[in-house]
Amino acid sequence: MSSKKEQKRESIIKTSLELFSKQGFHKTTIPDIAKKLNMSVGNLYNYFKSKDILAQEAIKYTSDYLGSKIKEINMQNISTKEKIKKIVEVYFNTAQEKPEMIEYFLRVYLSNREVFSENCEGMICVTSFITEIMIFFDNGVESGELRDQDFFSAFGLFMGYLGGMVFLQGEKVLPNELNFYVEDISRNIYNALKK
Amino acid sequence: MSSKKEQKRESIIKTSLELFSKQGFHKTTIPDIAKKLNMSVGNLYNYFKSKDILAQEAIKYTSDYLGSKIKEINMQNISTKEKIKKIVEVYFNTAQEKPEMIEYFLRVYLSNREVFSENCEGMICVTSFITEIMIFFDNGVESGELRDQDFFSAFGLFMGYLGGMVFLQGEKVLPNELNFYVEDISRNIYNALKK
Amino acid sequence: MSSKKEQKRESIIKTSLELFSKQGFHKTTIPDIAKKLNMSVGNLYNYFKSKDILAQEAIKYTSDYLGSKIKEINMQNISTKEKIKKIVEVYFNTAQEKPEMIEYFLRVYLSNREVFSENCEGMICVTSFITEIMIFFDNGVESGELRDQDFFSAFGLFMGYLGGMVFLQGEKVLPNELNFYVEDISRNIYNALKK
Amino acid sequence: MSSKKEQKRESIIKTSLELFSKQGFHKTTIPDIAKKLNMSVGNLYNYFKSKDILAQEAIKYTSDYLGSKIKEINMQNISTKEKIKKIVEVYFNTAQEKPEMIEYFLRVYLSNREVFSENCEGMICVTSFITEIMIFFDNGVESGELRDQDFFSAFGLFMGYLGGMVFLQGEKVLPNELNFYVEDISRNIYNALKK
DNA sequence: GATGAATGAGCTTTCATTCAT
DNA sequence: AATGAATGAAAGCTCATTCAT
Repeated sequence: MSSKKEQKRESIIKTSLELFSKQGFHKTTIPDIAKKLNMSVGNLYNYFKSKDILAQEAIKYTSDYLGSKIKEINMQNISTKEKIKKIVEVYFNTAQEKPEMIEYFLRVYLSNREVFSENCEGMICVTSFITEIMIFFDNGVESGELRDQDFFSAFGLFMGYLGGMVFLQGEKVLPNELNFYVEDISRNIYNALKK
Repeated sequence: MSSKKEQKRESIIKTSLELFSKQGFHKTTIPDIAKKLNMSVGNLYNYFKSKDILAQEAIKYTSDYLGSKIKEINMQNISTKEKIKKIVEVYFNTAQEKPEMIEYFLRVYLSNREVFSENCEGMICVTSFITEIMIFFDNGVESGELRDQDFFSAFGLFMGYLGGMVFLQGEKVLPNELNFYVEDISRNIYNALKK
Repeated sequence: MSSKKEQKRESIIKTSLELFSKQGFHKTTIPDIAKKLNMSVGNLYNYFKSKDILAQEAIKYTSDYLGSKIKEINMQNISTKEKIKKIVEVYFNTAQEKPEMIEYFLRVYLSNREVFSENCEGMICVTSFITEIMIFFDNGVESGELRDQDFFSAFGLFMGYLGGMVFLQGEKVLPNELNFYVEDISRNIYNALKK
Repeated sequence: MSSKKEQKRESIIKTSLELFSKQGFHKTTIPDIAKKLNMSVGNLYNYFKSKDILAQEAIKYTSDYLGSKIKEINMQNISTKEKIKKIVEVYFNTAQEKPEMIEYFLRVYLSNREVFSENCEGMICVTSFITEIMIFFDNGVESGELRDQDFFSAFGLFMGYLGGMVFLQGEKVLPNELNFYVEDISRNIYNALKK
């Protein structure tokens, strides 16, 4: 039911996401994006009125995607330990299959503060993702599986850890594929957070 | 013993580090750096022949600084558990007192791949830091305190976690000062890595 | 009697007049005008085939409006001295109540020569206004109240003076409202032109 | 004694003045100006950091020039009536010999408010000129030759009138050269302002 | 008549780097 | 070693106008 305009909007976001991730925000030009879309520069500006806003929409898109994946896991009737493993898997699978998404988080969103300072203050453009992690954690505490500690201590561990691994892989210093580490990492996280 | 030239070189690196961290690599211009140093642009180019090379020297400088701090800890005769806490403290103290260093790692080095692809492939510009973490980990395993797992699983945890916390602080979403979390975080890391 | 098309044409002219005056010719875009009219850009081009032509129609409209006001005064059976005062009043009232008209004269017509060079050479787009001033002046000479001097010497005085005052007001340097000066100005003009 | 840089600055102002007057502010591009000066665009920006600022410097330059001309007249030991005639002559001569100056006043400064709103609020960029007119007027009142009326009523008359005449000439509607009108105009002004 | 997505040329501005002095 | 004026390519963004529907 999405209009043609809506579809085009999304295709612009996807392409930007890809190019920003691959080449960096500042090295990617609007003409680059327009060219890849077979579209004129001027017309692109009919959809997004600045490069910054385009980047902001892209992070929302990424957050929504990852958030929905974790939501699925949150809704399953399995132990917290198992959920941890599934979240790690989802994260690493995304890193492998849609690398632009995780890369966007790590290399564009986290590192170009100026770009996101206008409309994404305090992580609001990433709420959909954080909320699900929060739910996961609250559920674990409620069911008695996780220690009731400060949320940010737990969040930093979880996301810093996974982000760090993907970064190491990007630098090609990991001797094995990401999936190789799922077991170890899940256990480490569980040990860190368990009661 | 360091010649005048050597001293000037270092002051250029320090200033670049500061400006790149604060304003981002692409938003910092060579004239910016020269101006802050009361130095002409042309002369700056006598010391470093491109902006990229300057950025590369800055990451080495940062790595050396953090590496030496951890080396001090590694040489102390204390338990691995205590070492973890000290490393967390050093990291957070640096983030508070010399924010430009940690920020440089997180926001410049990690996200401007193009800039570091030439002379810093793999993570060679950051070896001095990684080596010390490696030593810390090996010692812990040797002394029987840590589980003998893949180094990168451990490294990703440690550094991703700490980086993530500093990032959260930078976004001003942390309700407390970084030091508030030292206890929790050290415990989480220890629990994750212990035998 | 005016067809629907005729009415729309006029509403387009009025809106353009307003926007060009307020924002300047070059800062006003065709989409701006269309938007204010709840009308599509494409359709606007069905009525006027270029932005320049729109500006030309707007100056004719303004000239006709002011011309008709002065015609009313010319037709009254009063002394030239009184007529001068009435003209000053009309001019200043228009500047206060329909500022877009006087502003259009001063800031759009007088200063974007390129725009009006095609179809408004000389001052033909402004004839209806000039003609009335000419009539006023001729009548005054005929009745013996005014000195018989070169028309342009008189016209420049009259219109330059009034335009200058409105400009000063626009710059907010006038300590009083325009109406405050009517007495002084009318006297000055009369003294300058009288026999 | 002016440095080479100072000389270049002035030559940029002069060329901009000329082009802005001839083609209008918006139709004149920075590359146009640079080209005429045999200079690169980038280098021009080393002298003036925006197009607007360039325009502001140009109006100051113009004001200073005309102000100094009127100052010379103010200092002469002649009647106010004679001064009026000399001011009219200076104005018309400038319009003929350095048309870019008067045109700049009329077509650029008076009509592009946005451009001058930042650093030239309330006519401050034009002070040197206004001040001299003020002195002329005060002297005339003091010596008993002029009626003591509101300064702006007098200023608007004087400058509006002269500007209006130059505008008419620019439109090529004047049947005679500007100088032809000096006698008439001076008399009109004197009659308007005299005691 | 009416729509508005699309075009593309052109604008202002920036900046790494060079080079004559 | 030191200066900083100069270059020029390229960036982000705008907008009058067209045209398929």
